Amino acid sequence: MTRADVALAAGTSTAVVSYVLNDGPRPVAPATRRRVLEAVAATGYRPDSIARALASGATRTLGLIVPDLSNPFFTALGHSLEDVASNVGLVFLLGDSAEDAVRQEDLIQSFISRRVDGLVVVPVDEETELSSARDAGIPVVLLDRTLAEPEISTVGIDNVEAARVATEHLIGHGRTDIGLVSGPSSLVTAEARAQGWEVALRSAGLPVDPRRVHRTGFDRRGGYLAGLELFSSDVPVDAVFVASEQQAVGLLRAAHERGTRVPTDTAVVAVDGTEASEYCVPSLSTISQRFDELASHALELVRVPRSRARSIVCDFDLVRRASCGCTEATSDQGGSDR
Amino acid sequence: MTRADVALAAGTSTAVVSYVLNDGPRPVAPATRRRVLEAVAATGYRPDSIARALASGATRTLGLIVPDLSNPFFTALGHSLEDVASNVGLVFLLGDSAEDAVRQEDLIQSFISRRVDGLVVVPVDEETELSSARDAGIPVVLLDRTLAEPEISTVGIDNVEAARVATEHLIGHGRTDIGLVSGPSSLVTAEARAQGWEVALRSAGLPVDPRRVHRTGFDRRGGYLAGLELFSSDVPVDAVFVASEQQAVGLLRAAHERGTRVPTDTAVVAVDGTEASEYCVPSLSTISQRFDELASHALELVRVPRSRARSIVCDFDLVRRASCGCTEATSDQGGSDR
DNA sequence: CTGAAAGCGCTTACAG
DNA sequence: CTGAAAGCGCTTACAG
Repeated sequence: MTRADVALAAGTSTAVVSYVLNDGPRPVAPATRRRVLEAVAATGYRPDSIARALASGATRTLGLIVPDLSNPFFTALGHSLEDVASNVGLVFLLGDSAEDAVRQEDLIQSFISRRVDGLVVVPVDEETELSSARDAGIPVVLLDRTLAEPEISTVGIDNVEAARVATEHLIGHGRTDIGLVSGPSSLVTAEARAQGWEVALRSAGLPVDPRRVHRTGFDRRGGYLAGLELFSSDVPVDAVFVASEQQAVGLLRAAHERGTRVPTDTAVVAVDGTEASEYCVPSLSTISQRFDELASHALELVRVPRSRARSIVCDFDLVRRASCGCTEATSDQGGSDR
Repeated sequence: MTRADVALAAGTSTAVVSYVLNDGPRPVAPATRRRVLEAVAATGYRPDSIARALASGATRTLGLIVPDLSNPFFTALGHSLEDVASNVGLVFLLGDSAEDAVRQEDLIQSFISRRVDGLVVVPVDEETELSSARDAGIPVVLLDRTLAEPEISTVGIDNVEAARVATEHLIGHGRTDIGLVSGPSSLVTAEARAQGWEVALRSAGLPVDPRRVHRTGFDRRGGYLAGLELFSSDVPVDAVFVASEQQAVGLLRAAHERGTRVPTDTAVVAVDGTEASEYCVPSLSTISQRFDELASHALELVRVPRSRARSIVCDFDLVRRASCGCTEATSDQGGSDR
């Protein structure tokens, strides 16, 4: 079943079949169009997008590379991206770099050779090499994490500000000995969130004590280990700003094991806003990112390539739940003030 | 930069370039091979897989369709699948059907027209129509959930047995009033797990009380709502078998809100084995699925199409943690007995 | 408004 | 062991 069969059945040429199927680039007489449409229906013809891609140069396929598919934050991003993309007939090739730069490079090469129309990547580190994509003329947009190099379009939140707001909220609860759990310093996101925490403390005249700072992996285990240390340390900690939700989940577990009550003993605010935060025990107060907005902007940047790189900064929302002390832990229905 | 350029630089024909790049189907003299390899390196040539796909008929691309990308269970599956696939140079096109049959059908059509070499799908329901893929000659394998129709290859665990083992474990802890939280009856997985729960109760001579049965959505909210009802009901419940980990997370939260202590008042065992179970409060005892095994088998079935449909049943492991009473809630290090 | 034909970048019988 | 050439199923100037 190819385009030739349809043309034959419609008594026309393959060119005309293309014109009606693609709505252009040439006009087609209404009667002819109808015959073609009927022939398509009658033959059950399906266009071959591989052939189409070879001839037209566009695959209508994008590449998505995330550092870890088992991290709900990246998954939430993927969920939204897939949703927006499907609305415009675009599909994502999926890549999980496993936080490994080599693996990431392989994926990029693989996607380039598969001729993706664009690349959305959450890079594993600041050193990520994207020049091969640029050379191939493939638009790239960075999500969540950025690179040292400013030549690439970027979508994300203002991480310094997000961390500042979160920390300030803890200060508003009367907390003074506020710890920090953030990610590896190779990630600008982790750096910026650490910075925001510091800014908030300093402008409130509160101590910035390195003994309350823990930089670990951006995952549950990292947060868990940090929590164990934090909650068995001599240095008092009556609140913690945690730079990611996965880490917060681990930290909450450590608190439970150590007998530290959240928020009574130690209040917690995190960043991300995945569904997990709503069902934590206690429910997690968090800086909620607007996944759909991030996804829409990323898709827009990758679809209409600009001459110059653009950076889009999305808003975020502080969602007050139990872990900071805003709602009763046991009566909290998991709702938010969004 | 095309194959012709490389051929020119190597002083040979495009056919020979293909032969060396593909290691066949014709032999190439060592000296010629070297010249070609050098030319490839010198020109920085990258094969165009779209052209390759059109000529060869194989895209080296698979389609993956899951009902919900924000469900960590499907994500864990995706993670493993992507990993195994990448080892053999295969890539996945990603589809999130959002538990919607129409959306799922669109994805299938889209993937077929993109000429995927195979389809791995976690179907939204038993009625899922896969005939178009079969007509197109595309191998399909069902993961986790199965269909009424047995004509399609399947990979999963023995859900009746998994539920039976989990429930029996609760019985072993001396529990007698054991409730059930399972998924929608349109899913055979949910049905089978409900059945296993019943089998265990009956063979222990324990009551199968419909008032302790809750069938809800396979997500956190479903489990949460079921938990609220379960824990405020007049019917005593000293244990619950929960058919999915997402539901268990919601149920744990409901228990927390209702002041029900887990496992003291009510013991809990779930099914799935995602990383989330390890960091729950209390940590969740669960039937852990072997994601890598499931993924390997699925990939194998989809890569080497059989004449007849095959069903592969993978083993599972009962991971004993705090929620069933096996380990102390506060001293549990999140380990397992795997 | 329509059609014959070149071309997209590969693969692979076929002939040598 | 090597090469000229047909073909994969589309798109799209170009000519009419």
